[in-house]
Amino acid sequence: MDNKYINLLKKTTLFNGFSDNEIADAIYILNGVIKNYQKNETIIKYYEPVNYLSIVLSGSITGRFINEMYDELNMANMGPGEIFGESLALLKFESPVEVISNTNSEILMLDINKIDSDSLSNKILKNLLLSLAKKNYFLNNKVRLYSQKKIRDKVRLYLIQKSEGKNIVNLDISKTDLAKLINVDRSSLERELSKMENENIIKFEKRKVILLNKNFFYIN
Amino acid sequence: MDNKYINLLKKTTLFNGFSDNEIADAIYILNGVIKNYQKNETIIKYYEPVNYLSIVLSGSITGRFINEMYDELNMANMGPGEIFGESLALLKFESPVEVISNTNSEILMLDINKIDSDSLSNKILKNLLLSLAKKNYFLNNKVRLYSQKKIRDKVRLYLIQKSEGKNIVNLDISKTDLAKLINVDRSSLERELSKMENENIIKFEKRKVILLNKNFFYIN
DNA sequence: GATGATTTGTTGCAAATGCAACAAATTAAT
DNA sequence: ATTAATTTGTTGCATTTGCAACAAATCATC
Repeated sequence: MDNKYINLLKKTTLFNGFSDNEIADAIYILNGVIKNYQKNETIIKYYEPVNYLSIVLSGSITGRFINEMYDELNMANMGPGEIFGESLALLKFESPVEVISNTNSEILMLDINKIDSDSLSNKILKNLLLSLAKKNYFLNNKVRLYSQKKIRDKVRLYLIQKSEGKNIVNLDISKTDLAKLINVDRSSLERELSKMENENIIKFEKRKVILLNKNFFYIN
Repeated sequence: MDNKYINLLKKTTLFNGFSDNEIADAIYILNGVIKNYQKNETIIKYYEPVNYLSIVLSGSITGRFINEMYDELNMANMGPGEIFGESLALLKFESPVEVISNTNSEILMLDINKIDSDSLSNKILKNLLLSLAKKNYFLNNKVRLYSQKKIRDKVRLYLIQKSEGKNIVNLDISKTDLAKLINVDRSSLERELSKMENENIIKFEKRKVILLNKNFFYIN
């Protein structure tokens, strides 16, 4: 295992609180392997069994459902330090999502089922549990977001979730991607955002959104 | 801790593979307490910190979001043996959902943060991890279901998920509840189901659905 | 700085859905 | 067996959204 990524790995939820040696040991125990992927290459295929917990070391990846109609629906983009595939690897299930490399990327793959009952394993378990709990929380938020029927309500909830009480939200992504993220048609989103600007609820400055109507966003 | 529920607990994901003594020990380590709730009583309040992993011993509960408009949206019903609150307890987060007792119920509450590094704790961790992984899988399915834009597609996906390849699906729930579950207006659901019956895609017999058009459901 | 690719903004139109209201049917409770 | 409560089925109408198409603006690359 290359030393190059130790500092990155220290920041992951999986190896939070680990020393350099513990990380090296953990990777050894879990049969760690680094794989390289090209831009647009498939990392996990739809319906294929998932055997490894994966950590993005460099580049970025996208997990997406392909529903029966072959609409593509973006789920989540992940970058360096982020973890995926752990649930499916634990359950030994087939993948309901397809994972694709957005850029050239390096992925560390760990055989999570090699976890035993020594103290290092126990430490890994605890971190993994926290990581899964966070993902669970994220998914719950996603369900909540998707459960909104109107675009305006989705936008509101998304902005509230991102704002953390502040009245400026940096979207980080294009409106095109925002539309995918909240699962609505782009032009319909633009239409609704225009309306909301006209009604002085929000104001766009490039990719920043200023929340003007505090009432609407339940601020204070 | 009463002996009455040992057999139920053995069947839970949390205590899978545990002996009677191990369960008793685990409950002791985790400061287990049984609480009784009345019908319609709130078990976890919206926005309140969650401190315990909870297991339904008797009765049933519902977890639901209350969105800003106070539409109620049913999330999941849980009965004896099912576990909830574990993610939030681990993360020490406030609850984004409200959990209510549907009937009179008994709930076992465990302080999950008492988990240490002894071998019993290790066993609990592993089971908890699997349990969370399953929940994750469930949530992913939910997101997938909600991401369908048309009622017909939601119905299709829901029936595919429930059918497990068979061509008869027992809904178990009323259409009213189905509408809540897939997050659409009831009358709109009825309208769409009627259309689907007219087009010989499905046929209702009480709460059973017969999948007539195999093509539509990707059977074989 | 020119060229190509991507994103943004807008609009007309059709389709899908929510909402409201009500009657009929079914189920549960006394 | 009667009454009350819940579920089902249906419909008209307004609203919302998706879809398609296109021009303008912005960004990226050479």
